[in-house]
Amino acid sequence: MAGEPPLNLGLLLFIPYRAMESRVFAGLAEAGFDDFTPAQARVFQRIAPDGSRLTDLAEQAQITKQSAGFLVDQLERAGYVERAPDPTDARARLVRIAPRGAAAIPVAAAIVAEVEAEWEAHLGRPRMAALRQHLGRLRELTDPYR
Amino acid sequence: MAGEPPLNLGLLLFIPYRAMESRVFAGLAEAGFDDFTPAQARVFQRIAPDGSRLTDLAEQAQITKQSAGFLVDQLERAGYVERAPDPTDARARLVRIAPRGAAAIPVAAAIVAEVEAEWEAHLGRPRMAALRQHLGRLRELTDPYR
DNA sequence: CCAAACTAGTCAGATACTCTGACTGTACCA
DNA sequence: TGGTACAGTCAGAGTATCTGACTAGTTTGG
Repeated sequence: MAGEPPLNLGLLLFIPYRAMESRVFAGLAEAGFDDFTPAQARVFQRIAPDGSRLTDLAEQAQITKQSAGFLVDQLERAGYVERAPDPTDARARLVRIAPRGAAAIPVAAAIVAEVEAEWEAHLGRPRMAALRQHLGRLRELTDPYR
Repeated sequence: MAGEPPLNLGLLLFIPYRAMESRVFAGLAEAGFDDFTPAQARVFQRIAPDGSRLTDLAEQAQITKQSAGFLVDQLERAGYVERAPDPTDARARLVRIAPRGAAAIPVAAAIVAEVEAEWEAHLGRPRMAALRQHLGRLRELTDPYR
């Protein structure tokens, strides 16, 4: 009668996150984008439209700049990103999305939309909207990068 | 005027998850539980009260049983878990929480409660309850293990 | 205008994590 | 009782991550 024990909220967040990531990763692989890893994708998805500095990517992904550099090297070799000098600072280089990376984005977006549609069908539209809204507000507390 | 772009729901889930994990990890380290890693903790928190089989832990954490064995070995060496034969199946052994692991649990729970209280103060009680409820329902779709 | 302090990124080396494949031993089933 | 399935381990390899030390460009305070 007590129903489910109130599962740790962290785990409650993690489970659907993991489900989403797995679906997107599998779908991209199926579409031919199978030459990158989840760790690389976690950096890739944080690249700003007009390019990001390595240090910023590292900060946002909460890894060291060395790790970020390692992952960006691989993304670069696979053709997903390219590096260009930052015109405003000769020390820095901008990591930008390369053609192969740009091609992957709509594929990923479509899978995200599909998963979100399934979730919305299960929860109902208003609850899904509430979920998204509350998570967005939580970001004010938990995301130092915006 | 357009406000924030609607951030990828996966990332929206990941950001608070990561925040929660970091807080708990840091708090445990401060309390003297500094001899384990996040990867070990992700396995540890899935151990059932009466013990779990290695294969089940691996499945729930979505890693191979070899990886799970590797992490449990370390948790065992650090005194967080112990292994006992499974009386119902001589092939299997039950991974159980050892005294040091049991001591860490209330500390972790207190930090989780603290973070949840902060989140609730920010969102308001009804929204926090809705968030928890919707995430719980999402689990029906995204968690094969319950 | 220049020396000190700071910042962007890389190099080198170590450790942690995860995987695939092959194997042992036990359980279950027809 | 023989075959198949399952629990777990062993061995080896690749991936991801870190700390510390370094180079080079930028900013700042006198």
